[in-house]
Amino acid sequence: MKQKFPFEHEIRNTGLKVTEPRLKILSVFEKSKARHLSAEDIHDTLKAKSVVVGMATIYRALANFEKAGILNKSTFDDGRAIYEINEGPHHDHIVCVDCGNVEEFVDEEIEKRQKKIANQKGYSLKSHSLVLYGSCSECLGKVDK
Amino acid sequence: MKQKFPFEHEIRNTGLKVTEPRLKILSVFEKSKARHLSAEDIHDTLKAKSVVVGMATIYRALANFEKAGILNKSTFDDGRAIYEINEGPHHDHIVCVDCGNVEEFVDEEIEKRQKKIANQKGYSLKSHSLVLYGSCSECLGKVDK
DNA sequence: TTTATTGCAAAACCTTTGCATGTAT
DNA sequence: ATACATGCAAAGGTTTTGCAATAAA
Repeated sequence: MKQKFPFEHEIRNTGLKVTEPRLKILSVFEKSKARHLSAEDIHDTLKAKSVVVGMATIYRALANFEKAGILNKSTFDDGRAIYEINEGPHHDHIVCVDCGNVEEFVDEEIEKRQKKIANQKGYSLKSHSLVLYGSCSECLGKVDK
Repeated sequence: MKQKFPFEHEIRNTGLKVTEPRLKILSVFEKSKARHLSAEDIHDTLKAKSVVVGMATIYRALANFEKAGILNKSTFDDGRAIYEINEGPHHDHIVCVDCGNVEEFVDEEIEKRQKKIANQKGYSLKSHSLVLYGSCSECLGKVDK
């Protein structure tokens, strides 16, 4: 197969087979304006381009990519689950409860204290989830609230 | 109705009617060893005492109690949603990924930095969710891992 | 060829909702 | 009496799974 996609390496390196649906799914992350995408988002985006990939395949691919470290998954309190490409430093999210917009932030001090707390409690820390919920400046400016 | 339960006041104060199912549900929190309970946990605990309350009623009651500030809800990455009595200072959770145990912790520094981050980004912070995931000391001690 | 992947439909979950019945106020 | 709460069963939304067909290695 010709080396058309930069993601081909990454998929192959994980031991997964390089398939059309998998490449299409990753291409959505590459080309999409939004960095944080749900399974549904991916399905809809592809469908808009007349690329039909079954939801089951999308869920399976996302799970595989997460396990392989290509994607990161985050779950929000409203049940939304979003994926993003795993690149750059670790970060957490701040979500607008009005418009649903997602932004990222990094705070080393919070990271440090999390590790400290886990240690104090005798836990081997595997991961964490930190999400801030609030109204973004744009939504705060609107009268109809 | 006789003043058998301390929760009667609380329910009445919220404007909700004081009903048998609601009292039973809150009594589970009062009497249960575990502080963090799912809808299912409550259902099962009551059923074990031959108190049958429909799941729909439990879900509706928990939602009402949360809105009224009697309970707090937390959602974990694995989809579990747990409720706990809203008392004492705000706290976050650390969850054992092996046995599912839930513990609480408080860290003022993290709280402060969250507010700062939200402000910097122009958000009006409404709430946050912080969950640490790891293996607890008890599970770390087991060989079969 | 051999083994993994896909797509579909069915099932599994968890949670919510409509509606008739029952209950607190 | 009146408004609210309950229970059941049905429906929702999201994610998972079994299985035969298909494609990558």
